[in-house]
Amino acid sequence: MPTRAINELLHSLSHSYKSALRAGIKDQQIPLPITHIRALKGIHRNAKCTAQSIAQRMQRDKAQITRVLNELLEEGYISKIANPDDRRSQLLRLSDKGMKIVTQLNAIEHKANKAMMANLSDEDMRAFIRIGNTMIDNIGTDTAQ
Amino acid sequence: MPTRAINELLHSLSHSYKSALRAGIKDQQIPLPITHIRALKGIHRNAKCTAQSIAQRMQRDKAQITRVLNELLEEGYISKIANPDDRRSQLLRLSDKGMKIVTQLNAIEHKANKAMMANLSDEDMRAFIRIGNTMIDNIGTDTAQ
DNA sequence: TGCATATAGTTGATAAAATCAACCACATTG
DNA sequence: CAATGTGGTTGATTTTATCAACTATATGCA
Repeated sequence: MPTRAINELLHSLSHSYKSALRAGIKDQQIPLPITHIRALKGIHRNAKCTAQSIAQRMQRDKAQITRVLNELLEEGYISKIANPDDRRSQLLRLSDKGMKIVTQLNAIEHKANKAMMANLSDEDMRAFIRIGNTMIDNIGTDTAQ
Repeated sequence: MPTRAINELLHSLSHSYKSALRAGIKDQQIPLPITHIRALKGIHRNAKCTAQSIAQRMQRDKAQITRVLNELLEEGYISKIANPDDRRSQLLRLSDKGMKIVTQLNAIEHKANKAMMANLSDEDMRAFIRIGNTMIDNIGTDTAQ
């Protein structure tokens, strides 16, 4: 069982994938750094998304997230609305402009995913996802932020 | 076929793995940042390793690599020796101190790998590696270390 | 109720990592 | 030899992330 290969694999895999996305993002002319993009995606996914939940999901310092969100806000990609359930926090929403980016991103991802999955069966893909998730759980000991 | 999950999976996976390594590195008291460590590993792997080749392999700016190497040099982890084939460049070598770190790193990786693979069958592992490698080939854009 | 403690978010200071442009020394080509 | 390319270094700067301190609100409990 090639235990040595696993780390190489993970590193190459995530690196290659990121490169592919970056390339797509570049030639789609999306003028945002990766962290911002991930934040947009996070906001899109979660209807009830707050700065805190983004920070957790991205496992980044919340101060950093505040700054990222403020930049997104200034440039009109998102808006903050009062959270009816908790007056300390605000819910994050995509603007049309933000939504447009997310749509583009989905297309880029979809394309990268498809490329990556070329000549792999559904069965293989499912296996890969299952095994990968198991691995994540195994390491599990998350140092939440 | 859950094409949506794949990107998240890759991201989480590499993030978790990195966290685990970082944790190992921390409690082994290895006093070096990740980039330096990756450079050491690169030097170890390549007998004929130069600053340039490290920069390419790690896809980082060569100025940054120069700085990393100089720090490693100052602290005695590596040495630079004249390159007989090209007097502009120098070959990089691990010192005993550097070699010791690499040995420790291998142990940490090995441990992280084992943790990650707990309760996965050999068959699953092999499948994962096979599928992952296929994916890398599919994207193909480059090789990372 | 009111106090203690926790949580969401922000800000300022700072560190760490990366990039760019300019440069030197040597290499390669013709 | 000149012209141009490449490996490496340096200084200035930008980007990204972290920590600590703080405000405002929330929550749990005596």
